[in-house]
Amino acid sequence: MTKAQIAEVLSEIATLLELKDENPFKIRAYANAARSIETWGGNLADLQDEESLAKIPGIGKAIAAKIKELASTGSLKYVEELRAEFPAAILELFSIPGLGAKKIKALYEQLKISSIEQLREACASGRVARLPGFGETTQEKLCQAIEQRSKHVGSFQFGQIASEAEALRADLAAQPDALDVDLAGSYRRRREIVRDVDLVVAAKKPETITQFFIKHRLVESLIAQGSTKTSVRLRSGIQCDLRVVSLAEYPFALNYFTGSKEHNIEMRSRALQRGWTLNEYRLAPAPPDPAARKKRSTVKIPRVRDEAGLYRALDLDFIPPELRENSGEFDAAEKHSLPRLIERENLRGTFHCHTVASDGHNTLEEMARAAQKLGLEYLGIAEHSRSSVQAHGLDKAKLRAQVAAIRKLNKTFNGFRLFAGVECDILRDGSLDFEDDILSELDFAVASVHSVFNLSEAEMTRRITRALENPFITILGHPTGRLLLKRDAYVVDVPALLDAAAATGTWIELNAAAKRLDLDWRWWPRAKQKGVKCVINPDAHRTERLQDLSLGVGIARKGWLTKSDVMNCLPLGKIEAELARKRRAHSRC
DNA sequence: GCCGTTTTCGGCCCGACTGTTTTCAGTCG
Repeated sequence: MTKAQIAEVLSEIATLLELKDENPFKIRAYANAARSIETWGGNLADLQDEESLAKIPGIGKAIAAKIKELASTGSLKYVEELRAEFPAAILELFSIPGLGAKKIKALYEQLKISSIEQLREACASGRVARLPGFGETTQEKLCQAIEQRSKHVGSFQFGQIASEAEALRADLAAQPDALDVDLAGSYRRRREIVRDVDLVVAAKKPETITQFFIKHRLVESLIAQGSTKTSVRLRSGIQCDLRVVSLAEYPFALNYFTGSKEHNIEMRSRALQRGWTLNEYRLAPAPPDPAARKKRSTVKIPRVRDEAGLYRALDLDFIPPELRENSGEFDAAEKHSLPRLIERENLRGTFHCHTVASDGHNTLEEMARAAQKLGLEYLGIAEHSRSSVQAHGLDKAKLRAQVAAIRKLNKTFNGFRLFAGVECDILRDGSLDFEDDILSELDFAVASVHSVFNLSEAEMTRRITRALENPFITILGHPTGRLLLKRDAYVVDVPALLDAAAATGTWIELNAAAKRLDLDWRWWPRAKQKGVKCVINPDAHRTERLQDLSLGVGIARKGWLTKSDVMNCLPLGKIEAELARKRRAHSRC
């Protein structure tokens, strides 16, 4: 049993105790212990020794004994007994926004509701509104929440399924019969939300590839199987389509299945202009059009060996998949003015990461080590500020202590640097959670909205622009606050934010966390036009999540950004100068 | 259930918001 699994059991105990209306402090003790175990640096063997266990903060005698039982036997009598008191599906009700333990308990005890489906039925029949403490509005909101949920069934965040998709690609590529393999579809275009995974394989013997595919460990069930197309459901729940074609057909199939649909329509129309038809297998001479007055001028069909060759045939530069949304890429490709898009290797460092000091799971040292391992030259630490109590926001004293720790640690590095910052809450009125005196002691500051999301557009815009006027704010964090498939962005005038960022020299974050990818790629061409600089930050709460930088790079590419548009492509020496310059330039205002 | 102590009990994070109430409970971040 891993540390994470043990932590999960402790969290489940906390939830079940909540349902039992237990002492809130006891509940919190289990929740704290779960977090404590997860962030604890020791190894699993020590978890079987109660004495060393109790030395971990947040873990006393009682919980130590339970962890020991879990670690040594793999199960825990206490949690089994708690689980037996409720139907298993009841825990899924916690995923409905607006429902907490108290309401779930009332629904269960008074209406015998213990699943989302039962809740939907009870709302539809009006029984929920008649319950004490509930009402028509609550019932209506629950209905909407359930509907919203079902609307998203079948949609996935890119980051949720990326490792599964890449594993499949790699395993197929390793097959001796596979001549070429790639992921296509919205995944290849790096859309933030994908509904399926498309794989295109070139092979001489399609049946061996198909057989390997349907027996793959990540495949949960078979949906359909034919000679060139096979559909399965993967373990994550997403549908995955495999298409096997010949080597000659491969570039056409890859292009066709990458899309977008709008991009494909333009491709086919360009082919028609040249007297050809384009489909997923080939370019062919267009059949004569009886309606056309004069015969189309036909040009000899060039030989196409790869995707770049297909674009060349249509007098276009190669269009990177991320740009294939028919939003200006054809014009640029024709005029040879497509940008040279940013690549992951261009990133030299990053900002906005958390450690155990607030709600992160790793120490400063661990985060620094992980960043160096990824080849980064610098890492900015930005813990939550005091108002974000739920995220263990730091007060002034704790922040100053962390700054001191960072300065000390920096002396031990060679060619690497930690930057001391903060993720400072933007309060309701646009004032900041920290005064200038402490902000001025830091290397940088991220300003973010974490509360009061329902202001009017004008109020929210004013609130954020006011924060950007502070010269010590370097970066606007996750500018629209959206959580993909979960929470919409708050209403805010993004162009006005871009103007404010341009005027104050504030960098706009492209938050690379899988659930955010905020600011959205659709805004970046406009930001670039206004001269606003981007900074790609993982908002990592644990070392592994530094990897999310590549998700951010995908979105930056989709937003037509180059390495000169992204501040953290600057090497250490230059970024230090830029951080200092931002403050100097605007302190004079 | 944990922790610290003026040490074996008493305190433990809190403000905003919403909807259901008619002064507050529940949820969220």
